[in-house]
Amino acid sequence: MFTIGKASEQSGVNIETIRYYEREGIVPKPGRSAGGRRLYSSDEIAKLRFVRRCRDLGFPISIIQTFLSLTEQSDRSCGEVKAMAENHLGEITAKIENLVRLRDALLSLSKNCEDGTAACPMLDALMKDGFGDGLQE
Amino acid sequence: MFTIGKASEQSGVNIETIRYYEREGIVPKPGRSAGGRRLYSSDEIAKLRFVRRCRDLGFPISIIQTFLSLTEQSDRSCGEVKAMAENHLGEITAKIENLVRLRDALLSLSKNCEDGTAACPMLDALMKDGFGDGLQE
DNA sequence: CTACCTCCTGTAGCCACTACAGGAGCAAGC
DNA sequence: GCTTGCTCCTGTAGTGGCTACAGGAGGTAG
Repeated sequence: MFTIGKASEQSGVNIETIRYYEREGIVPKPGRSAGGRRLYSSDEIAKLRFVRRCRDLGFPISIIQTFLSLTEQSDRSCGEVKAMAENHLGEITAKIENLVRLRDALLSLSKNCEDGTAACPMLDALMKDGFGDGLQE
Repeated sequence: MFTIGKASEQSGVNIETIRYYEREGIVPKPGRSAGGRRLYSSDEIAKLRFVRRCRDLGFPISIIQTFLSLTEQSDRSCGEVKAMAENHLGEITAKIENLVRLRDALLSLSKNCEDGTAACPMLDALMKDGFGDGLQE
């Protein structure tokens, strides 16, 4: 059994975040030592690592909770997982496309902006009518 | 002069968000009508639109505030603006790269995941040791 | 004069943490 | 046994950038 510091090291989840996950019921409450300290088994640490990996993949906590409950079942409802993963993939792709458009807009704005110019063409363009509407979302 | 609803329409900033910007001191407090309603000039609406455009470009509010104060000055410190824009560009590019790596990781995970399979290989991979560490940030 | 719309203030919620404050457990060295 | 210093505990508040009420008042069209 490991204290929260070791569990944090092994799972890659911040100590404060582990306690947060426990408070929110995202992971089950671990046992305690005589002195009141949390004690984690290897299985519980594996669960924390699982949560971190899903989080690193950009899944929201609500989805991760569903994943966790699916891993508890013997039949792991692969179809459901695949559907959620593909939905998430779509969101990531959309985000990338948005960011690329955003980067291009910003590039074309700042291109005309030379050091030392008194009136900044970028700020001017943002102040004037007719530029850059319809970029968001 | 326009009420907050018209200002919202013309600037593309949500009414609640306009009041929020005012509370936070991001835009100056507008005048009021006899009945206590906010009244916006075209200039104030232009400022709101400027904030929205910067926000659409993904700039954080703190940077937008700097931009706003720079637009107040006659010499618009173009070098400063360019530096902040380029810094922001770097952040956007990093975000895109991260998302692309994330998308690829998710793709390779879900590829093996066929509908109807009992034990989901994606969940398995996330549970096991040795996968997907070092993806985040 | 009534119905309805827009506006007002103030507060709380969202997500996923992060950062304290103020105290207690615990191991190693003297 | 005592000190030092690390890790841990609880509880609360803050982050960013809004968004969503609740409960009431101003203003307008018919």
